Order: sequence, then structure tokens, then C-alpha cells
Amino acid sequence: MRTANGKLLAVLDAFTRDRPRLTLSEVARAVGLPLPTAHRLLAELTAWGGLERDEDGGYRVGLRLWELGALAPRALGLREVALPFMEDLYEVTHENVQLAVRDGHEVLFVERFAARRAVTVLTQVGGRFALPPTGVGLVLLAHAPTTVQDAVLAGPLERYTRQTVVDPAQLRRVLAEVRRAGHAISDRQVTDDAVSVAAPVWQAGTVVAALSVVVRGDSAAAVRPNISGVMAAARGISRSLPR
Amino acid sequence: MRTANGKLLAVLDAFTRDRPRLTLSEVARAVGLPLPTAHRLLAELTAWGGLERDEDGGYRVGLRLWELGALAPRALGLREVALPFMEDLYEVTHENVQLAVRDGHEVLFVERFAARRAVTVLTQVGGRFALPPTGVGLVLLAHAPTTVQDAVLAGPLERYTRQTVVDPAQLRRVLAEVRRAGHAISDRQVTDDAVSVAAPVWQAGTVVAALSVVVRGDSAAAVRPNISGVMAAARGISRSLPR
DNA sequence: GGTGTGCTTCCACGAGGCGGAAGCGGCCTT
DNA sequence: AAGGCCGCTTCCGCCTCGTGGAAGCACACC
Repeated sequence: MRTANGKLLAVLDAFTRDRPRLTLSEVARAVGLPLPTAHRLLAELTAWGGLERDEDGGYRVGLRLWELGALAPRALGLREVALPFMEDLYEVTHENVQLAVRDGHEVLFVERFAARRAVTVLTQVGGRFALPPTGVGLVLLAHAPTTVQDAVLAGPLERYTRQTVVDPAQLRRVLAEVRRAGHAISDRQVTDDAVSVAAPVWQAGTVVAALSVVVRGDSAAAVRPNISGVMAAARGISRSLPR
Repeated sequence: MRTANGKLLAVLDAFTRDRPRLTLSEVARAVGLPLPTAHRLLAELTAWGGLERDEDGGYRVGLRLWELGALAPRALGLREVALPFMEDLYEVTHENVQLAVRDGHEVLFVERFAARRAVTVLTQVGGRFALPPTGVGLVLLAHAPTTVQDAVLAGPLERYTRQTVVDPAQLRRVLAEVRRAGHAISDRQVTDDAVSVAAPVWQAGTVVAALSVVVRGDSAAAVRPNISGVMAAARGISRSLPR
């Protein structure tokens, strides 16, 4: 039995990247609530500013939620510190530059810059992705508690391309190499034409984020010129974070 | 009498830019709730991911709220479309480049790029500011419904510098000129050393955002070279927005 | 040992959350 | 024009569950 507050939060959960706009009936169905209950909860969230209703009765996430979310230290807080280093990396490379954090068993992308000619990537700011096979995900997983590593490697590992590593034993060796080298290279693990290098961002002895550059290429060599830049930028961010 | 949901939302409201981290007792005091009630609500929000509790019992906004906020079309949705144009403007100018929307009688800053040597500005991503005297605020107010304009001009207008225009009649003339010229110039209205030019971003016949460049200077002349670039970038964003 | 502060848990009570029913409006089909 | 369907809004009696005072724990300080 859900609490009243639990229902309210479930209404918020109904909005996703795939369904950013929902009507009253769609919310009621998605959350499994009677219409009057959904109606009341939507009215309360809209009055608060967390949702906005358009002229055709569609609800979308409102600025109040974004504003609150902007207070999250692991999102915009981290981003504000990282921004100058990401901008430098972006100007030097004109490729995809991404900043991500780990949330449970997934990567959450906090920031991304991409030039128009940069290779297309599947990730979006605010979006989630599997830890392996992304570069940032490999870094975040390599430095996660062993319980997280075990759980991720025990779960289903999805093959995105013919190159995607899905054998747990092989992935463990990859993670060990990531820790040894201080960076991860993801060679056509997510799409057939993208190679990335990612480096860890440290804070108070733990890895709190990962920074990466993603370029077009058909081997790890494509990203080799960027390795030192990414590592230097990640170290710069680490130094700039409060202890 | 507040609803249960109202109390939950009030707990979220307790977190601000000035107080991004709060203990249980601080939340209870801020919201006016007994400790067990605040405790229960904080537990519910933390379980959901909207808040995170640190080892010393401090609560901060969690990634779930940021992730939901990222779905707001008027925040990151707008930003994703605007980003390439802002990056171009940033690379050409290496000054402060800002994107803002109007929320009620205030400006809310959705995105900002700033080079290290750029003039210091008082605004922050996720932060709010008065409509006048900022450049983006003048644009947003000039194109707001007349009821909003009347309300803002009837209210207290704060003087930030000796140049700040606070006479309502004079401000109406400024707003008329903004509409005529298609851009606003804010000359040392917020700080003594910053001048900005802002242009409107249109969508379906209304102004939904404003884009600006802020430079160091002691007269409007400082920003004149940037006017056409800002207007062109704003038009580019407008064309890229869905109808 | 005593005091003060912050936090956690319990639980009797009644405030208010709940959702079925009824009704309204708009759109579509016949 | 009439009827049916769908989405939405409002009402209100019922009873679930949200509430907060009390009690207790942990820790720090004197």
C-alpha cells in the first residue's frame, strides 16, 4: 500500500525522457491511480511549480524541479567546478566531451559538449546508460565498491556492437587495467564508429565522476592523442573539488 | 492546514542555494514541523532518491531531482537546442554567454559559459535574479504580457549601481526601445564593470528565453561589437526550436 | 555523573486522503 | 441532429494512515 507521498513521487516518476509530456489519463494509467487521485496530485504538483500544464491538458516537468535539481552537488555542483576544464578540452578537440557520475548500477550523464561535426553518441545530459561498455562507465565501475562490481558483472551485460565485451572474466581484466593505467579506453563498445577515453575525477579518496572524450574511429589509436589531455583535465577537476 | 503532500514539497523547498545542506533539525525548524514528521518525510524523499544523506546526518538534493528537472522543456530542453549556438558565441567572444527564461517576475538562468578572464557576473545557473536590470531580464520583460510588465514596474525596483534605472516611466521607454531594436543593452545596471547585450529567443510567436553576452566595460560601446552575433545566435536558436 | 542536543522509534487518535459516482464538454460516427 | 465515447472535473461519506507527544538512545561537553 503506497503512502500519499509515495503516490505523489510515483506521479513524478511517470515522466521520462521517452514520455516528457503526459495527460491526466496517461498519468493515472502509468501510476495505477484512479482519475480523481491523479487529478488531485497533478494539481498539487502544478501549483507547486514542479509540473506545468499546457493548453491541451498535457503536463510537463516545470522549472521548480529543475531549480531544485540544480542544487544537487553531484549534478550541477560538480558541473560548475568541471566546466572550465571541459571547455578547454572541448576547444582543443572539438569532439564530444562528457562528464558522468555513477548512480547505482548505471551512468548518469551530467554534462556534455559536442561540436556539430563530432561523432554521434547515444548519451544525453540527464540520461542514463549501462556502466560497461561506456568509457566513463568503465572508470566508474573500476573504482566502485567491489559489491557494485560483482553485482554489475553478475547481471545481464548487453552487447551493443560486435566489439562489445560481455564476458565477466574479461571485463574484470579490463577493470583491473583501468585502475592500473588511470584511464579507460572504450573502443567501439557502444557504437561501431566511436572510441572514447575516460579518466576518473577524485574527491576525498573516492572516484565521484568520470570525464571523457569520444571521437570517431575504428581503433583505439584514434583516441590516443587525447589521453593525456583527458587525464590532465580530470586531475584539474579533482584538485578543484572541495575536500 | 497543510496536506501531507504539501509538507513533503515544503521539505524540498527548505533547500536553497544558500542552504544546500540541512540536518533533520534544521529542516524541521525551517518548515515548522515536529521532528518525527520531518524525519519521516526526509526518509521518504531519501528512499526515493530526491535527497541524499551524508555520514554526518546532513541532507542534500539527490540526483533523482536533477534527473527529473532535466526533463523540463524550459530548462535543459531549451538548453540542448541552444547549446551549439552558445558554444559558437563563447568561442568567438570568450566572454560570459548566458541563457535565461522568465519565471513569474524573475529571471532564471538556465545556462552560462564563462572564460576564466571574463568579467565576474552575479548570476549562476539555477539561480534567479530580478528582471530589470539584467539584459536578459529586460528582453524577457519587454516581451512579457502587459500584466506582468505592470506588476514588475509597480513593485519595488532595486538599485544595484548608480546607473541602475529604477524610474518606472523611464523603464517603460527602455522596454519600448528593446522591442523596437530587437535587443537590450544593460550598461552597468547590475555591477559597475559589466555591460551586456541580450536578444530574444522566439517560439510559436512568443519569447521563451533570452540570450546574452556580458563583457567588461564602462559604456554601451563595449558590447556593440557583439550585438549582431548575439542576435544571430538567438535567431538560430529560435529557428531550431519546434513550432 | 549530569546536562544538553540531535536523532530515532512507538502508537493512540482523528484529520484528511481516498476513489466511486455523477456530471460536463468535446469529438467522432452514423 | 442524435448518440456514443473519452477525457476531465467535482462531490463527499468512509476509514485509512499521517500525525506528533512521549520516551529513549547516542554522543559531546563540562
